[in-house]
Amino acid sequence: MKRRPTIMDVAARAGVSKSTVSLVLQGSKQVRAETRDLVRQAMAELGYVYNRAAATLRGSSVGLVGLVINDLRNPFFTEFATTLQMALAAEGYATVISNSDEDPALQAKLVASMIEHGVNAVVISPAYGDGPATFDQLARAGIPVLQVLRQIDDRLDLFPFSSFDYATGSAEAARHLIAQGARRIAFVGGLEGRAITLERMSGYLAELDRAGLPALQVQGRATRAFGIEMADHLLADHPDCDAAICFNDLVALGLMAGFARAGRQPGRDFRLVGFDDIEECAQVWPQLSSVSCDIADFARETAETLLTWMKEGRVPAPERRAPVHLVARASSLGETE
Amino acid sequence: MKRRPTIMDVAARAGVSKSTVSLVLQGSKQVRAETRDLVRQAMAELGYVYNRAAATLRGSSVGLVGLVINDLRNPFFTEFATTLQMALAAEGYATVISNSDEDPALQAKLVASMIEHGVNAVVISPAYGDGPATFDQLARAGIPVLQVLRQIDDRLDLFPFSSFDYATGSAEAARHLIAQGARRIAFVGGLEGRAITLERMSGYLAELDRAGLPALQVQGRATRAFGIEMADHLLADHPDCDAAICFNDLVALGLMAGFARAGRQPGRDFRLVGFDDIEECAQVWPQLSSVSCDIADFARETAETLLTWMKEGRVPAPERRAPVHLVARASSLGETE
DNA sequence: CTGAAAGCGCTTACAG
DNA sequence: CTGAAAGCGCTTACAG
Repeated sequence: MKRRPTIMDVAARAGVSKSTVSLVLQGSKQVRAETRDLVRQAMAELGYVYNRAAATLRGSSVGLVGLVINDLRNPFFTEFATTLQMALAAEGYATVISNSDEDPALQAKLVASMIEHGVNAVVISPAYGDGPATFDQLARAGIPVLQVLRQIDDRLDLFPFSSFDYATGSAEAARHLIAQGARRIAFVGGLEGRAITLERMSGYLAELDRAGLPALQVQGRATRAFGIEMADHLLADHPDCDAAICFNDLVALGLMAGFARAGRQPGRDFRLVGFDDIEECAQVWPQLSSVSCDIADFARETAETLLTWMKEGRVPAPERRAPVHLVARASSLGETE
Repeated sequence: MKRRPTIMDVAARAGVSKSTVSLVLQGSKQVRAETRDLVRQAMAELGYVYNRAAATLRGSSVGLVGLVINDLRNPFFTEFATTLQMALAAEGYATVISNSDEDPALQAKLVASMIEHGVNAVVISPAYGDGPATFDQLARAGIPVLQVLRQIDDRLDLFPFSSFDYATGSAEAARHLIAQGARRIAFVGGLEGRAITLERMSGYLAELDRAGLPALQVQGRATRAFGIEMADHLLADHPDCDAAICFNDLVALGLMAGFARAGRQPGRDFRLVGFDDIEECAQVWPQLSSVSCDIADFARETAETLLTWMKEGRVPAPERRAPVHLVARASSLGETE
């Protein structure tokens, strides 16, 4: 664990001044190719490691983007995080991924730590219930911050928001189920009163209203476990229920498991649509219909928006909605095979 | 985006010297409580943000741990990453999570970036096929490095390895299936020739040999998609196959989906055991038996081992194997409710 | 194209 | 308990 070599050591070895070494590090073209190679070789020989802390201190950018996710275990968010990280890596930015686990206090700490580390920007899918602790810190830091997938803070000029056009998606799902002959369609999952639940439900409510059908809302956590529970609930208390749109795919997959246990099969006895279209939808049987939110694409667009903001100072529009579309599969079509 | 206040500004405002401010920052108890509060208040008023780059440069630890995961989309690894991050956060360390996506070149870049950022330690579940590019960098950096779940580099003195006792797990699974009456047991998934595949298979091979039963190996990627494919393959080419141990739960879940499509149900027509015991095993129907590798626990132990190494300089044993145990559920027990 | 010098914001002995 | 001073390893004008 001896002292790491510095640019001074490299300079001495290569027989140049430390400025020259620094210029080589910056990839400056004012340095002659031979000199550059000489310096590079000296670095290799010494096992030189660039000290970013020193560079940062002197004023250069850290090349770091912070990503804060409310639930990294959910495959939808995992896909977002990994795709975003790869897109930013392609442009030379390192991404620090972190999981707030729906805990606003932990989230505030994570953000504080990121700011101390000098991240150049933050992308956050926030936990609920924080109050302003997290966002006030971000505002003070004066760096680009993108609010994605959940809008918690109203200052959209400071924290532009982007998400999917969920309302249109659930309307499409509802029309599809009605067209398939469903008459008693439930909406299952999503915590009460939250903006995202309201959005994902709004298209459903509007379409049922238009068709003169009664709505049936069963709200709760967005997990497989909740879906499993609700299968029993629907079977026992709403035997006439013949279809469901779920808040997300995890709930729908749970519902499927619960139904299977009771001997009912989506597609044959029941029509089911999820939300997000995670990879697993096409990998279960029967395959699960879902409102596709192309999260990888969304992550790439988020990366692009952020890079433009960071590098050219162009602030994004306060709100953006990515299109969604229904992917109808066996679970809602009634053809099992 | 004006200049951030520094400890000099805080010192001026609080009417003390900058050393005093620094001592407050360190939580030193040589500063009088009143002085400390004065300084704290000045910080709050100015919106002071600690500049870690400066502190790091001067020699203090960054308080950063790098985590490199070969496939962050796999829920087994996601669980590991999030649990480790939370365990380290509890001790004041920030964790940067990154996904190498099984790409050794990307992995080498991620590690380089982490080292430049001055991480205090690295935990890595490595991608295959790197050669020494990644580990040589880590060796030069001279920081604690833990190799987990996959052993790629042989220098266990430099990169202590910890994983699960897979061999015992698959032996237990095989004995269980034999006891349940299975006579033609396949091992499905896991890429050929890889250490982890061999380990997970070894107990199975030994037990089948002991019982005088023939082995049936079907190797391939550790994904749901592969499991789905292999369901058709087993049904068509090995109709006598009455049970399977899968390389991991994803393969087993894929196999279940493939069997369901063909009208066969694990537990009734077929006995199935997965590996890892991810949360989903208890949330599908029929519930999936699995060799439980308590990954959250493993993550917490990893955090502890690493903290001891970082803080007390105690190098861990070159190899550690966490115990595993079979969780028998409906998919191998033959009781479908 | 290259060298000498200042300074980024902290921490750390060292005096007082 | 507090203050003055040096220095961490870079980058950035500025001369040459």
